[in-house]
This record gives sequence, structure tokens and C-alpha cells, in this order.
Amino acid sequence: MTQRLADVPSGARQSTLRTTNLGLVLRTVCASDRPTSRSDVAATTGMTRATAARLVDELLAGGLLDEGERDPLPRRGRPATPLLPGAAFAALGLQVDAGLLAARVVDLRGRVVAERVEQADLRGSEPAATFARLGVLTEELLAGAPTGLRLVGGGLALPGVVDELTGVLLRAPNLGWSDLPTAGLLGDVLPAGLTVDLGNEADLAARTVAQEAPGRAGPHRDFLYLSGQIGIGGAVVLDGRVVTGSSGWAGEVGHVCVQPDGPACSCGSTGCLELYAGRHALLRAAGLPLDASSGDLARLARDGDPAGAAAVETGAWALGVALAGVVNVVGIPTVVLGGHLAELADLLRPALEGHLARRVLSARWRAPRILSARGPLAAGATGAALRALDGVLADPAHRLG
Amino acid sequence: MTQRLADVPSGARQSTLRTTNLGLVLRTVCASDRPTSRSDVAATTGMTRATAARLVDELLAGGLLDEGERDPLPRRGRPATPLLPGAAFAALGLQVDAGLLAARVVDLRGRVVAERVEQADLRGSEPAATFARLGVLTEELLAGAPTGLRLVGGGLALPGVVDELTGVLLRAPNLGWSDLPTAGLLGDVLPAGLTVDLGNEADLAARTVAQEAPGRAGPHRDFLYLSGQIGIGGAVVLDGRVVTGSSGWAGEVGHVCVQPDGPACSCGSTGCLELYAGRHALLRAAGLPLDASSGDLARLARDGDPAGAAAVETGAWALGVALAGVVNVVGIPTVVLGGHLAELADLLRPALEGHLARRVLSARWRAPRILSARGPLAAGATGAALRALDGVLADPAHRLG
DNA sequence: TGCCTTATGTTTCGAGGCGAAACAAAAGAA
DNA sequence: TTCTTTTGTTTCGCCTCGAAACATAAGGCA
Repeated sequence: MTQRLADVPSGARQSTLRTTNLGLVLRTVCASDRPTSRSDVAATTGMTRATAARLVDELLAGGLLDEGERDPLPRRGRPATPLLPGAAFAALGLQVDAGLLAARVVDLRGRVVAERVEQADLRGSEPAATFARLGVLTEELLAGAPTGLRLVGGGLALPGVVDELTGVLLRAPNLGWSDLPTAGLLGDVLPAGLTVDLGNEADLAARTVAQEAPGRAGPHRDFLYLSGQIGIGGAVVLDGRVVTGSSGWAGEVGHVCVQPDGPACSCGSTGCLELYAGRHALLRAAGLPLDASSGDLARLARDGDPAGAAAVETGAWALGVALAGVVNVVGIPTVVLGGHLAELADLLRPALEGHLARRVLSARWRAPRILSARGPLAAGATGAALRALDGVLADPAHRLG
Repeated sequence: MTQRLADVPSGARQSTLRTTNLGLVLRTVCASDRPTSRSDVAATTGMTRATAARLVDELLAGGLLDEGERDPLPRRGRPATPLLPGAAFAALGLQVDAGLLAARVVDLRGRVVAERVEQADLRGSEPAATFARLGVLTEELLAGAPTGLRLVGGGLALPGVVDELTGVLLRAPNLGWSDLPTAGLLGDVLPAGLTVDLGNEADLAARTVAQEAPGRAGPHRDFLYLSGQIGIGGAVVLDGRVVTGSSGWAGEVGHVCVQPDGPACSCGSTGCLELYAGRHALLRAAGLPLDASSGDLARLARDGDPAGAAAVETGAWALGVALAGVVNVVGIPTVVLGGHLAELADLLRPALEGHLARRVLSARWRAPRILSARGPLAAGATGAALRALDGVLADPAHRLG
């Protein structure tokens, strides 16, 4: 198990060693779901206790680790000093969606330190006005947050295609926004000195499934995440990491064609998944108003309403065709349904797993599973904060200098 | 541009530094398409000349680098000593396909040192007999290879689903093989001490596009590779690396559904891509015998034969539907056609690019491109050798101890 | 021809960081 | 009280790299 330096074309020096090991120690502490001691760190990393202790002390001095209270466990030997991720470090997660605004502060231990979620119909809203609202929300949030918090950065989850490098929102049909340079807008409404990076809502929400706290892996390492908003977004998680691709154009599962002879989609194609399993499509097929919730639909279908059942049936069929294609290509048989699809998971599962069993080549070897990502609202905001905190874990030395 | 150690949960020590930098130097020399000097290495890696020279000397001693002849270029200053990847290191690439057997030796400079390719109809063949033939081929190949070659390993490309870890061929419909443990069969027919790893043909062939020599990147960093054999396999290349997924079940593009109401496929699904754009489907639609070549089909279509043109048209349509889905999900707009599809690329391109322009969400921002991977036969064999050589580049220190 | 300039490669020295091993500390067990 | 066990600390030596001076091998120019 020799360690290997990443393929950055730059020579490694002594300080690189230090940087790397600082990160390793921090990640080791974060990865554990219980307090860890210097000795534990040494054991799991293979370092000597001397080295582990040196590194831990440096991280403690920088506030990236905290020493916890001694656990009064009756054990032989000198009692260990528990180590925890530094509670002072936190990040800001924001989300703008067609139906809500959210702002959340998550600390390095993965705790939600403060949050504000506001229902709002933002379809076709004016970007500047909406960003101003987001700014007010954030200001209130931070005013109520504990003092002494060190915000290391932030992220903004948006329901659309985003260029993470330039900070331009390229396309967000459900907000009615496109080609929007957000840097200026965000700079005007957010506290100075805080860097907020954009991200696709599905990509970021998938992080909340991939890790249950910064640096601590969730129950699944490889899965497909489906984010049911008005449209359907997706993310591929491989080895615990979201595969973003070379640009933001990945994960548009909603526009996978499930019926080439089907109706025209606003995207220019025909028979897109969204036309069968999108939020509006399902509600319309069930005879419900477009502002009904997924819970309403679920109730209808469970109560034996024929239109409701048919809507779910059609949705499961379309999801089956589209997901089978994705599973055949990326080879990951685990699908996590998020957003409004999470609430429908139990209803969709029987038919959907049946379709997948038939259409997925590997089904006989590894049967595809449909899971549900029930959780608090605005998972994208949490994911955005997690992403910012991941930056700290990747290079803690940067925060010490 | 700080260097970061990979996320292996093991502490980095001084020797790790050395190991890493040895690899970095070797890869730097390999990445260049012209001889490189110690001074060049220092400049591109940011090391001092002293360090670069130390590392180079160690690699020279181990044969991983060679010093070349001085280039009599009239330049000022002390002439540089050219460095080249060590020609003594090479790997064996094998391929078994429905229509051929291939064995090839590729050295660290990316040169084909020796090769044997044999046409053969292996559909439904007896695995043991076919492996015996492969063994004979390999023996002849190695007998004719230059002496002093150090074979670092090998790979076998198979047209099917493979478990790379256990060495089991799970499913190869066109050979008629399934659940075949190859380790024993290979061990019986290959020289002792040579480790040969399995690989999917498309995954390995994609490597020949991703890199033009070991450690030297090809023209495209991100692309989709389509391998047209009798079936249609695929591979996703992201950042120059083939994305293999957690098991071998990725890349089954041939069984993406393009028409849910379409005919039944042998895989159990309906309307699979393969039924429209697979080799047999195209030939049948064109009214050609199943043993005709893609060149025959191309000629027919170019000559204005209606059936031939229709076959190409249908193939392009089906590829359009399937690839649009893949591009929408993985966000990579570059598609490289390999195998028998390479020869049809020019014919498919107009219609196919049209379909993609309509069905791919990002088309207006980045128009999908269809490229052709024309090259020598049995690209999988070359890719298998490249994969083995990549192992050397990843950890050259291992070859020095 | 002889000296200067320039680029490459080598040698020497010092500093940073880790491992090894002894040591100190803090508890339970006998 | 003393022994045992586990954790944390200190000291020392080794490894590897960077810095800087030095050596080498060419062209340029008078």
C-alpha cells in the first residue's frame, strides 16, 4: 500500500510531504464517526505516533482539529485525548430553486450550524431581485450564526447547467434564466471576501448521499443520483466522488430519449424522459394541479385512483428505459432517487425494478436497486457547503500558513 | 500548483517522495514526443537540475530510461544528453475476437516491437482450443522478439464483460463464452511468470486513442469511444483515463434502448442499439452477406445503392438516439468511432451529427463531433499492452528495487 | 587562437520532515 | 504499592530535496 503522489506535473518536496500528511491526518479524523486519538491516527495511517502527534498538534494550533472531553471509559493505559474536526470551520451553502430559497451553514463536523429556508415561486423571476432576496436571507442567517465561525467559502446550487470555472449559469429552464454571469450578482449581495462557487443542484445534492459529513463516506460509494425537480437532473458518483465531466453538461438525464416517436420536447428533441416522469408530466397525467405535491400524487396512487396509478406506471416505464441505458453505459446498478422522486420511490420501485431487470444487461449478476434519498429540503445547499469544506480537507496546510 | 498526494490512507514518508518523483520524471520523459534532457525535466517539473539529474541517473541505472545519441544541433552552450524511455521495457498485448487472434509486443517508447495477427472464425469456438492457439501465437511472437526485452506484464482484450480483479470472463456473446475463469487457461499456454490481465476490448482500444504512446496523451482528453465489433461496445474517457466503473459492466452502449417498441434483443430487452447499428444488422439491412466487410457496405452506400444507403441511414438514426442519451448524461460531446464503425464514419457523420445536434442539450454551445479511429487491426491488443506499461509509469521505483 | 558567453550537468552543504527508540505520563490490575 | 498497559513526547539519525557554487562542453567573436 505505497502512497502515490497525484499526477500534478510538479516535483514533490519536503513541504509536499508535510502538506499531504496534514491532509491525511485531518481526513482520517473526519472519516471516523467517533472521536479519534493521536494513537488511532498513527495506527490507521501507518505513521509513527511521533509523526501523527506532530501533525495533530499543528492542526490543533490552526483550529482545524479540536480536542474533545476525555471519555471516562474504564480502560487500561493512559487515556487517549479525543480529537474532533475543528468546529470553528464552516461553509455556506446556498440554493435557488423554482420553489425555494435556502441558506445553510455547515461546519467541519457536518453539523448544520444555522439555516434559513424560504418557500417562493421563482419561475421566471428577475435574477437581480432573487439574488437580492438570497442576500438578505444570507445576512440574517450569518447574523444569527455563532460568533467565532470561520467561513472557508460557499457554494450555490442552481437547477441548471453551470460553468463552474467562470461562474456563468448557462441554462436553467425552470427559473427561466440563461447565460447569466452570477459573479457580479453574488458579489453585490454577499459579505465581502466570501467566495461562492456555482454548482448544479443534482451534483451537489448527490454529495449529501455520498458523504454524511465532510470526509466521511456515506453508505454507498457508487451510485446514480436522480434529482427530481420540475425537470430531472442526475449525477454519477463513482468511488465516492461526483463525476462532473469536463464541463457542466453532464447529468442531463431528463433529456435522455425514451421514445423517439414521442412528443416534442422544448429542448428540440422528442420523447425525453422529462415528458413522462418530470414533475409536471406526472401531475398532469394524474389529473392533479401543477402545484400539487408528490405526496398528493403518492396518496392518490396508493388509494387506487386509476389516473394516479397510470401516471406512476408511465413514469416507472420511462425511468426504466432511460435508467437502463445509463446503467448499461456506466455500469452502476444502484440508483438513488432524490427530490420529488424520493417520495415516489416506494410506488415506483416494483415496476421500475422490473423494467431494469429486463433491460439492464448485468441484471442477472447484480440486480439494479432503487433507493430513496429522503432528507431535509434543499439538499443542494448542504452539498454546496460540503463541497467547500472538501476544499479544506484537500489542502488544510493552506489554512495554516 | 502544489502537489497533492493521492488519497491512499497511508502516511507519506521520505521514500514516498522519492518514489513519486521517480515516477514524475519518467512520465515527463515519456510525455514528450522528442528526446528530453535532464535540464528539460527540471524545467517542466519545477525541480532543481540537481534533483532531476539524481532521479534520471537512478532511472538510467534501472534501464527505465536510455540516453540517446547527441543531437548535432548547432546550439550555444553545453550540449544536452537526450533521454528516452527505456527500450528494454515492453509489454505483451493479446486479443481474442470473433474474427481474429492477435499478439503484440509494445515497448515503453510505444513502438510495436513484434506482432502476429491471425484471422480466424472463433464464434462458438472451444475456449481451451482457442487459448492453445493463442499460446502458440504468443510463443512464436516472443521467439522472434529481440533479446534482452524485459516483459513487465501483459493484457488480453476480450469482446465481452470481464471481471478484471478475478480474471473471469463473465459474458462474451459473440464468442459464445460465459463465466469462463481464464487464469488457469492462460497460465497453461503462456510463459511462466508473465501476468496477463483481462480487459474489455472497447476499454482497451480506447486507450490507443487516449494515448499515442505510454504516458503520452493523444489528441483528445475527453471522448466517448465506440467499438463496433459484431456488437457495439463503448468506453468513456475522462481526463485521458478510461472510466471503468466499479466492475466490468460499463460501456454496454450496444444495449441502450433506442426504440422501446422495437424488436426483441437476445439480451432480453427490446429495441437495443445493436439491432439497428450492429455489424450484422447493417449488413442485413443492406442486403449483404454477414461476412461482408464494412468496406463493402461503405462502397455500396457511396455508389448510391438504396438498401445500402437506407442501412446507413437507419444506423445513423439509432446511433443518434443512443449517443445523444450518453452525451446528455456524461457531458462529453466528442465521439470516436472505432472497429468496423470507423470505416463508416464518413458516411454516418452527416446524418448522425444532425441527430445529435437536435437531441443533445448542449449542442448549441458545443456541437457534438464524430471522429474516426482508423488504425491497425486489433487495437485492443495494443491497448492491453499500454495498460500494462502504464503500471510501470505509475510506480517505476518498484522496478528498481 | 584565446577568451567570453551560454546552457547543461555535478558536487557540496544545509534544512525539513519522518522513523526508531527511549522516555514520560496516566490510568487499571494485582 | 508495584506492575502492566496504553498514550503521548523527546531525541537522534537518516533520507531527500533545494541552493549555490563549480565543472563541462559547446558557439561567438576579436
